[in-house]
Amino acid sequence: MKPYQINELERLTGIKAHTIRIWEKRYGLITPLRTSTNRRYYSDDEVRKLLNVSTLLSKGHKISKIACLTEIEFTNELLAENSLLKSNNSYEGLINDLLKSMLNFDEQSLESIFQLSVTRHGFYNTMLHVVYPFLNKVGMLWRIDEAETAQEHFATAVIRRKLQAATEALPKAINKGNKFLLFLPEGEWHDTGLLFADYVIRSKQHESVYLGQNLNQESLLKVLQVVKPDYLLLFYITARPIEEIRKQLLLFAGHNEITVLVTGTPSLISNLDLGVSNVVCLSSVNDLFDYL
Amino acid sequence: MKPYQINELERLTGIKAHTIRIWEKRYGLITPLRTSTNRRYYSDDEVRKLLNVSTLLSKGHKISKIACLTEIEFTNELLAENSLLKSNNSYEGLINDLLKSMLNFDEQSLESIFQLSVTRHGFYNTMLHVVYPFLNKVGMLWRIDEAETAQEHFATAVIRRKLQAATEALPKAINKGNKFLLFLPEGEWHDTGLLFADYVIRSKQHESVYLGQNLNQESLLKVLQVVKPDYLLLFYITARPIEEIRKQLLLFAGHNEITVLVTGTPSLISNLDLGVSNVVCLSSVNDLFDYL
DNA sequence: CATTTTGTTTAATTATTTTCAAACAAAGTT
DNA sequence: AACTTTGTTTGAAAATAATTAAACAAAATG
Repeated sequence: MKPYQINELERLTGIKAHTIRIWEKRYGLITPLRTSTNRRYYSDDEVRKLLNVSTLLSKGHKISKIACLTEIEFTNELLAENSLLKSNNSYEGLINDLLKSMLNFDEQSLESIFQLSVTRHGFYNTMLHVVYPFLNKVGMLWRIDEAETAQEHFATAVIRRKLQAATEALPKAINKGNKFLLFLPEGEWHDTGLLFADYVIRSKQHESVYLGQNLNQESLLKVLQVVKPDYLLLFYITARPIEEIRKQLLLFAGHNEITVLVTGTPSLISNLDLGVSNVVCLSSVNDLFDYL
Repeated sequence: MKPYQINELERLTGIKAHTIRIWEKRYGLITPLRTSTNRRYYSDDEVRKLLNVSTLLSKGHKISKIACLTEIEFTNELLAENSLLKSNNSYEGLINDLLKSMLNFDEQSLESIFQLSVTRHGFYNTMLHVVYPFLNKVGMLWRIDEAETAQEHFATAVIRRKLQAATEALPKAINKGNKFLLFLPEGEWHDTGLLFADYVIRSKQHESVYLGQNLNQESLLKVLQVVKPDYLLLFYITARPIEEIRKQLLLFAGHNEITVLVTGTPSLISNLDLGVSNVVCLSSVNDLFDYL
């Protein structure tokens, strides 16, 4: 893996460069290697670690306490906060089975578990209560270095195929519902959730224009002049300044007759306080389902 | 659109920074705006322009001649080289219909044209002779500033859905063929072609492990220890030093019993001369089809 | 074979980023 | 109220990246 400079680390984690430095000095939290000319460089491991520190911070832990934890205690706190333990009844087994199949790149097994879940709980519940928690867990495993990027790619590819096939199989809308425009802003690459939203919207007989990942602002604004949707739906997952999000949402909301539905990482979207009536923060896809 | 510095422009186009400067000085080919402190910054328009210059160069045009062309002549040369005019018989009409639908974000129309083509020419021929040229044409329209990123996103999303639904509908392989590992290396984001390759491979009853876009080298190497495929299939589309590609391919090919199938931009993969027997360059998906 | 075209190399100047230490300020704790 | 924790600000030195001009060298052209 290519090494990151401190500024890239800031971009990836959303933690300011001088804060990263002072943590290093005061607590020795993350002690990066140096180039021959004394510049810090960080590996994937350190990105992971810092992301995890950031998570614990956002959950109310103090940096001084975090710094005192051993590696094992640290991981435990993290798992506790993300409540992977939250053994939500009958789904937990399926999720763990999916994990095992993923780690072995076993597509047949992955598919049959998925199929089993669909017959048992239906497609919607499978996505919401099995696949979603599964993907979260995969992300968490990556964060504690127990899973590879490739394994996540493999699993999401299968899931996406299922999702798109299911969407394709839906009866075509008879042009009665509202028109939704779905996209992820620049820098956002994980569109599996958005594909599920697309499925949900279409299943409720609404019209959907799906634009996918990493769409820049200017391009979107031009689209709005052509498409005239009733709703925008977008996610903010990746770390970035809240102010940037606020500005962008207000810009989108400025178009008459549009309602902006936004969801994503709670710390990014929960305390926006836009003071505008046509921006609605949803906390999950289930909220979207209810909203429709 | 955010402005690019000269180094980012180098990364995006594969043309060295000092070459970009000297072209500016000698021919005034691209005259970027400057910051208040005299640094060059480039917009999307200039990225496009430089990509196009690069294309003409690779087709044997001289930089001095290119510099003399008017904007219109320039576009004409470009279109001629990319032989969009190559009106390959009965497909041309369908392609243009798709374009029209895309520009209007008209999914219903896009779908019915696709369906028409499938019934007329079959799924495989539709992908190969309609969708592929269509996507090329879209890329070209973006290059000459006649299409938006969003329109391409919209069209590819529909096509990907069709592709994945078709793949999903294939009868499951009975574990008899070879095992393929499909992925795009770091920095490669356009996996529609790879999805089609996935479809082709599965349709020929081979086994496929699909890992998708932007997979880093280390991660892939770890996968190889678990998955043990007979074949690797990967694309290089985005500009990068040939030497980097060569090194990476040799690394992949170094694993015993593996055949590496590689395709992508002709200028990147045609003159690799690896001197290894287990790396095969394919010039198109049709080559893959024949190969299987 | 001389000339032109073209990209690379060199060297000096300026701008930006990283580094470190120390002071500062807001908030929570004792 | 004094102290602790925590992140930000300030300022100066070092490293990196961008700027220009001029010289260089390989390949194509005449």
